[in-house]
Amino acid sequence: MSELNNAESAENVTGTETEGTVSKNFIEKIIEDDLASGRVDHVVTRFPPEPNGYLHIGHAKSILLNYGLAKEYGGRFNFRFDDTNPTKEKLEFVESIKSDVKWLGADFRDEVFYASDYFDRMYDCAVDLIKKGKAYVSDLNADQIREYRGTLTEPGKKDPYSDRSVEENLALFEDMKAGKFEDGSKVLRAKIDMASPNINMRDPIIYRIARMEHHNTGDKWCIYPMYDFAHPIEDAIEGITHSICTLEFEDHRPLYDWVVIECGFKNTPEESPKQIEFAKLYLKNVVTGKRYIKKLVEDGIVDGWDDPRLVSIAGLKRRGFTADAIRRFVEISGISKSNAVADYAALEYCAREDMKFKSPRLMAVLDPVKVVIDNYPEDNEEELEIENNLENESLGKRKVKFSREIYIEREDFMEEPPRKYFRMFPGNEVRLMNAYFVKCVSFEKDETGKVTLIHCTYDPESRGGNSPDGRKVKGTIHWVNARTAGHATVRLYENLVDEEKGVYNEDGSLNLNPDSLKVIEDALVEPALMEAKAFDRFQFVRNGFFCVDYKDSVPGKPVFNRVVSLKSSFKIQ
RNA sequence: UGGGCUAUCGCCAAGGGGUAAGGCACAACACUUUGACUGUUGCAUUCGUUGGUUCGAAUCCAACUAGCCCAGCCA
Repeated sequence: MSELNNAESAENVTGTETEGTVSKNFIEKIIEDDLASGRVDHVVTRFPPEPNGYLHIGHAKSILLNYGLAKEYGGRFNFRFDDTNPTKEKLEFVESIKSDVKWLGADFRDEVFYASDYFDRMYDCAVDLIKKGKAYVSDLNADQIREYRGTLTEPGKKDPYSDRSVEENLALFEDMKAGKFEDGSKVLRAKIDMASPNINMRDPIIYRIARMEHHNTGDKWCIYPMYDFAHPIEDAIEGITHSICTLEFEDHRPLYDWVVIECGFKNTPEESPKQIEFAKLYLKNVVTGKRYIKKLVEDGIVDGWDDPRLVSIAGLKRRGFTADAIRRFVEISGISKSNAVADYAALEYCAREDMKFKSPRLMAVLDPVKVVIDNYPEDNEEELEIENNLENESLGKRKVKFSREIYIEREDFMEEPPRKYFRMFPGNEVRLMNAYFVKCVSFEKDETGKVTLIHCTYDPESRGGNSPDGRKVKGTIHWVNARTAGHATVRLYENLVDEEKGVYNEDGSLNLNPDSLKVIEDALVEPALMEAKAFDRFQFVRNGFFCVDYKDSVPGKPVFNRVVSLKSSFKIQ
């Protein structure tokens, strides 16, 4: 089967990269203006995740945006862990994030930056701030800090410790670093403006005490910088020109600029790394909340963080989505500042587009019912040569055995067909794909009324699927040879949550769809499929695109995950 | 109620004074050895609302309305 999938590397089979003319997004315009005005002469972007969880489709947007921009403008893309809070971070996450970013195709030259590598520089910056009288050590506790901060509508109050002398602050901060104070007993605050209408500017905390083993720096530090202080420094150190983040950081931009300038990296905001905010990518009726997914995993409702129903990068990958499909999806979703909720259908569209030419099209019967071709010689067996993908010759051909007994899809037969049903029913002639015309002559049912066997006759003249007398047949159905078919597990997915009623119940719990996973233990597949390897992708004709599960497949019993079904305009009248 | 941001088709999203791009979804027809793909066609007299400026406004001005974000020693 590896041969079948080889052609996956035959890129651009159609020779037309149909990217279309996509208009520039607002960030591209900012960058081009900056380049044109000479504010910058090169571009450096970054993706700075905190290693506190797994990446999901929303992160893919940020990764691909930042990487794409760097690539588009011949610049540089830095992959950096924003690991300034060891209480939430784990090595496990840095590993999974690394592999996800790599898989998505954002090339970071195997060079990983860590905010924690800059802790010494950050400490020095804080000391400088103290020396300039722009930072002070406060003994207020968390509750008091909140109280003094004021509210959205009332200004904050002056911190009683804000007038300590530079010398005292210097000594105190050094003692904080030396571990002389308990966690939470003191903080370092930037002295800005307790009355600012922007709460972020009301003497923000820039260092806190937290005795925690850090995955990178171990127990070297017991004080850690806060995001608002650390991030601009990280960007400035790396020479980031455009610091792209999400909308909720808009209010932090003045503080970002303040830190860059007060710490002496630049003289004006114009010269500083420019923080630009864009809207996150949300998918309709999809669960991304960490605590919800954690509970689903704990409750055994999903099979870990890479369950194929999840939109974690690992889940999408396991389901069978390609990085190209995800890239395309992010691309067509666009970049803007308005909160957007994309349709899952758009992701599905991208998956189909990506696989339709690249994947071999084979036959698999998910819900089999046996068919006997009465007039086909009992012991005869013949070999049909079938094109693997009619729209991509480079995928080659395969040989498929045909004999007297076959299986077809149960839903492709009806005893009493409704109008416009042109599959198999008594007296109707249909085409067995790539094989013969067959006509149903009779069928058998068990006591429950379930069809157990269908009798057909075939037209020996119609080998390959065409009749020499030019007679047409309206229906073409897929089949599998009873003698040679392999047994496989097939998993069909639906949305994890109920699409009609929305994601959450009134009590805040998830409104789960009980049918989100359907496991077919005994699907019958063409023998070629039995040799499929992990992550091989196929179109099962008329059933959709499937990908070999890398975890649960075993030799002799592959597991196929349905990535996406085929579109269908067929409705029973 | 202070500050910040956003509002163009069911969903994304261009357009920034000259008379509404594109994609997804949807619908119809054609083609079809996948009810798929492909092709053709149809899908906003209207741009959150109301006024104003102008020969002309989605674009400029004013007022309003709605939604999102901010009061972690999280990021």
